[in-house]
Amino acid sequence: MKRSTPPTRCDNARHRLEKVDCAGCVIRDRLLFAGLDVETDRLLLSPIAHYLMKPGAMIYQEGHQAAAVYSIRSGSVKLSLYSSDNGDRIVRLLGTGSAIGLEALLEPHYQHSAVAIGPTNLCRIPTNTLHHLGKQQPELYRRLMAQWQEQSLSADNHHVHLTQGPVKSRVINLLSILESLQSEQSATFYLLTNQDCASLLGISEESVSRAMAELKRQQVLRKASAHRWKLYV
Amino acid sequence: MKRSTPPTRCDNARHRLEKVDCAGCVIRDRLLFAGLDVETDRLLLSPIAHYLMKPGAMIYQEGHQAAAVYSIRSGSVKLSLYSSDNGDRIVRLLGTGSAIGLEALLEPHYQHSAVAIGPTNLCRIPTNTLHHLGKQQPELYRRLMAQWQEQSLSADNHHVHLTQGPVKSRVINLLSILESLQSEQSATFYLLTNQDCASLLGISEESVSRAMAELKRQQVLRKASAHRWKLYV
DNA sequence: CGTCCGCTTGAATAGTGTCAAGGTGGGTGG
DNA sequence: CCACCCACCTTGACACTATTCAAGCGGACG
Repeated sequence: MKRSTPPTRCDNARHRLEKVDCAGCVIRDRLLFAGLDVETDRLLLSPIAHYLMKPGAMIYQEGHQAAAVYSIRSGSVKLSLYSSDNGDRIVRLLGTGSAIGLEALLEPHYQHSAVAIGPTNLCRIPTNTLHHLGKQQPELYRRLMAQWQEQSLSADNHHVHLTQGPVKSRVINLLSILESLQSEQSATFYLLTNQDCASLLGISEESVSRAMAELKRQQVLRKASAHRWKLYV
Repeated sequence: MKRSTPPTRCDNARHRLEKVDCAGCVIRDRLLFAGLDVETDRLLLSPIAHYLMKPGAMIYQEGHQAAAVYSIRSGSVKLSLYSSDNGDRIVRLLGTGSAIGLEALLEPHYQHSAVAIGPTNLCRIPTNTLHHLGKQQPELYRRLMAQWQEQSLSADNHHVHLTQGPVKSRVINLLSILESLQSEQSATFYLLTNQDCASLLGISEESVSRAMAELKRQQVLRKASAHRWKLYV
């Protein structure tokens, strides 16, 4: 079954900010350029754009031309893979500090679709810029490899905690992952749709709903504000 | 539950071959050094050892000092992650052409345990060698990144096909993955233990046994030789 | 104000997990 | 060389969990 509603188009939900100041970025030490000599590379960095994505906004789409890597300044993102039998299936969740779309450095097309979960703040870095920077500062390659490494490991950990055991514990594990990815505003977080949870956990949508319902009844999961939830261990 | 039998110790089951000739390697174009100027680097490459691992032999262990990357010349390898609640859980399967233990380039300890599934033929490449080579031939970095990229994607695909749907189809998907990883000798392959399959698929060992039994009854899975099996779609 | 999408809930059913009891084969030590 | 042992696999019966199908609800948005 295909997803009935396509995710919001990029253009509708992305908002470009005019002021970009990588050197002064608050979380620079967690991002791709951490520790690199950015000051001397203002010209190179100028093509970097800074976007605010609304929840549900698509960042890039599987199979489309890949000309940029994105670095998440805040918020969280889901990566999904299309398979003919199942439609889109979420394969990874990423948060602040992660770089997404790294395949743009190696291949012509994106291999996942990336969609913002909550409001998400990110930088778009054209691959050209990265290639140039890389020639001047090979340390960048190490950082890129570290990104892949870190993401593989977190994917493995998700696999371990989300794909085994009874539904209820999988759902709790998923919620704590969401909490940790978005841990900026007092541990509140945006939820995925039940459909998305089901796809991640490999279970049915109704089972997710039932598990969530029980967690709410037990007050383990409570609404913190309009779209934000909080977990009480 | 902890695995009761520790995997065979390295020393018992690994056999070092004396003759190493990377330049003449039959599958050089699928391995890490493909296309690199290896001829002029004989000195650098000399520390590369070549091993034959018996089925079940441990290649490296999670948490141990990481001083080398391994490149799989033939055979297949399982990577597992330890978690306190479950003991070892398999998170990835890799075959000919893949490089394992890449984390050695970035971190002091291995993050997985790696165990040979069938007889496995591999090269051990000290990280020093890679770092030196990398300085001279930055193309190597691209290859390394491509390895990570490729492995992430295959991990994602495994996740999609092994963690959803009824047990029987998951088992079949797992078998075809094993088949494709070891596709050298007329599409026959070594099986994982039921325990390992169960851990990969997130189901119980008995369910694996039952599914396998049915596949054998239906002649979808047949024994080809002592330890080798073959799949008849 | 109405429609649509996603969420919730129920009841019946099929699928899995669990527990328990044997079977099998390879490896070890007497 | 044989017998034992241990790990691994198999099978059955049963309880229980999760899926499925179906109906109704609620909020978001035009």
